Amino acid sequence: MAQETGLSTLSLAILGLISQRPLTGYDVRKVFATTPMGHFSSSPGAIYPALRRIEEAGWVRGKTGEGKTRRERVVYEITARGIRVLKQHLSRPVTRDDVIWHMDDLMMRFAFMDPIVGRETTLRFLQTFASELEAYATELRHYLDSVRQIMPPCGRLAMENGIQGYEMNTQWARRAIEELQGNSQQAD
Amino acid sequence: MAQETGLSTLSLAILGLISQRPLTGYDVRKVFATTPMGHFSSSPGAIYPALRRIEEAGWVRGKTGEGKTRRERVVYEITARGIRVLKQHLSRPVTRDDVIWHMDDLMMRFAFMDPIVGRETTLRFLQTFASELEAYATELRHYLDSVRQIMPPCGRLAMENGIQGYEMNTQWARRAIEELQGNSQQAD
DNA sequence: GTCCGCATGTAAGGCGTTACATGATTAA
DNA sequence: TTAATCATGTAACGCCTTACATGCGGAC
Repeated sequence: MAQETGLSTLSLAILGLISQRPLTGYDVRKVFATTPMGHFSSSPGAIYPALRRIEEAGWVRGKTGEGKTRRERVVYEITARGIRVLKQHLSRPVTRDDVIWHMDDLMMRFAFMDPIVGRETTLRFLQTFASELEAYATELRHYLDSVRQIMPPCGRLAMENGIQGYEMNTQWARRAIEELQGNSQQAD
Repeated sequence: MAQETGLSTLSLAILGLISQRPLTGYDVRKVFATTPMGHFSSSPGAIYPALRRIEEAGWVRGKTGEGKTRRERVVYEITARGIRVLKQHLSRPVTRDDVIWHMDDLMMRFAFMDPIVGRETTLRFLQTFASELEAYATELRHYLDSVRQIMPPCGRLAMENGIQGYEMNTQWARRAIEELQGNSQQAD
C-alpha cells in the first residue's frame, strides 16, 4: 500500500533482502520466521505470490537449477530495474503522513537504505524523520493536554503510550545520526 | 484477525467506542479522523461494512430516525451480547504472541478495558503485558549481541529501534500500574 | 522405510483501500 | 443558489490469512 512506486511493505521487505544477496523464497521465509524482521508473516501464501509479483514487475529474476542437486529451487536476484525502483522508493522524502501511517514502512526503508542510496541520503532521511516525529509528538501532547480532564484514565494512558513511542523514535533517530556520522564508512 | 472471538482490530475499536456511548457511523469516522485513535482509516468503505458485520453478529443494534430531523442517520448502541463478547475479548490473557504480532490490538484492549472488566483485571493485564514484553526484549538483545558483528550498521540500528520500543512499552506499563493503583476509583 | 525438514505452491475467504455515488442540510 | 458539510453507502481491487497439497532428500 505504499505510494507512487506501488511497492507494498511486504514487497519492499523482500526486494530489500534480495538486494543484499540472492535468495530463494524459502530463504525469505526463514528470515521472516527466525529474525525480528518487521514481524512479517512467513506464510507461503504471502511470500510466493509477492515474489511472483515483483518478478513480473521485472524487479527480480528467478533462476532455477543452480547448485549441486537438480531439486526444484528458484534463486531470485535483483535486476538493474529493481535497484532503480528500490533506490527511488528509498529516496522518497519523509512526510508527516509517513510517520503517522507508515512507520513500519519507514523503518524498513531505513534498514535497507544505506548501501543503496548512500550515507548522506540516509542521514538526511534520519533528520527529517526526527523532525517530523518531534512535530507530531508535540502536537499530540497539546491535544492530550486539552482533553486530559475529560479522558478516562486508561484512554489517557494509552495515548501517552503512543506519544512516548514517537518521542523514543525521535531520540533514537538523533542517536543514530551521531553514530553514523562517527562511523562514516559505508557498507557496499 | 484476532483470536477466538473473531473480533478484528477494527471491529474491536468500533465496538469499544460504541460501548462508551451510542454512535453513528459518521461519529466513528470522526473519532478516527480527528483523534490519534489507533491510527485507523476513517474511510467509509471500512467503517460501514464493519458496522454492518458487528450488527449482524448481534453485538450492536442500529436505530434509525432519532433526534430532531428525519435525516437518514443510524445510531448504534451496544447490546448485552456485545458487552459479553467485549468482556470476553478484553479478558484474554496477554501472550508472548500478542506482544510480538498484535501490539496495536493490545493497546486497543487496554484503552477500553477498565470500565468493562474492572480495575483488577486491568492491572493483571498490565503485569503480564510488562513481563512478556520484558522477556521478549531481553531475548532480542541476546540475538542482537550474537549477530552484532556481522550486521550492517543500519540493520543493527533498525533492530535497536525495535528493542527500545519494547523496553519503552515495558516501562510505560510499570508506570501505568503505579498510577492506576494510586487512583483506585473506576470509571463506571 | 519411514519421518522430518526442505521447497514450492494453490484455493477460498476476509477485509481494508481507493474511488465513486447519492442525497439532505446549513452557511455564504 | 452554490458550496461545504453531514451521512451513508457500493464496486473493484489488492493482498494477506489459513489451510491444504505435493514431492524430494537425508537421517535413523
